[in-house]
Amino acid sequence: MESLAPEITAAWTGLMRAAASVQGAVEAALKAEGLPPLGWYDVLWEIEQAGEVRPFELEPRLLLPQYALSRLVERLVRAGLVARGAVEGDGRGQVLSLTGEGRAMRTRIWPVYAGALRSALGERLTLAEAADLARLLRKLR
Amino acid sequence: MESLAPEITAAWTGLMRAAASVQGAVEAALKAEGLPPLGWYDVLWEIEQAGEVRPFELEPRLLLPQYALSRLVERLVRAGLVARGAVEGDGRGQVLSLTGEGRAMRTRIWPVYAGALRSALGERLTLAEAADLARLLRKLR
DNA sequence: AAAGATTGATCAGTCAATCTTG
DNA sequence: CAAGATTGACTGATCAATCTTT
Repeated sequence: MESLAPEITAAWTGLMRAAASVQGAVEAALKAEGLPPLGWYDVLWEIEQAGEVRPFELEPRLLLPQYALSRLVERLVRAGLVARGAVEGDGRGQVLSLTGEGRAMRTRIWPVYAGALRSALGERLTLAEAADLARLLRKLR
Repeated sequence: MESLAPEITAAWTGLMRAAASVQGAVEAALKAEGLPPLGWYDVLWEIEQAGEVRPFELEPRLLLPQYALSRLVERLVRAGLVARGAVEGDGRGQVLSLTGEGRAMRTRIWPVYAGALRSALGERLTLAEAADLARLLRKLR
């Protein structure tokens, strides 16, 4: 049985548990306020930043495969938060933009999201520790 | 718009991306060898450690709700890796144990699992960094 | 054929309701 | 009623196949 340094296994289990715990806390906070899940926020945010975006540009930023983004956008459109438009000069594609409701929802979600991150991270780490953690995590991508 | 220290948001995005990246690498390695997903390994390992276990004892260790464990165990039983037995003195419960196939599968999975962790973590962090990372992550549970 | 995107089928996760025994 | 566990119904994720346009 090939073995692994205990520091490595501790980092591995720590990573899995911390990610589940923090993400769970954020999702729970959103749900408690009757807000949509985290994934929705990410998409709304990216579209708002860009103004108008093509779905394939979002894929690498959100780390989602094409079909997952397609279905996620479908839900956002059905919920009236995102609008799909035609693209001039390329009949295959489409362009995404936020509706007024979409902007309003993004704005409603943010304080809840930020509050949850503050409890889950901000209150448990000093800023120096958070920066250190971010530095170490960046090595794992 | 309440704001969040950039160190905190960097730690948050780092945590989500690192977890997805490392877990994705491990799952991909298992799939490439035709092996079952990570969740199966965790259950097999816990049962092997214990010899015999009651499902409700596994829940807190695996951080799974009752129904999720129930369905996961169902798949493992159907795959012939786990056996369910009756519990004497308590007709409600059951006791789980590994079959020979279950032990063999756990043994087959481990080197692939360990190898993936070595590439994803061991080759990217010194032991001191891994220990430091684990220490910081433990504060987030 | 390749790029952008969607869809059908299937499988896994989730919630509430249920069942059985204590 | 509480504890241990399962189930039905629904939602979400996944893979391969498909469709349309370039």
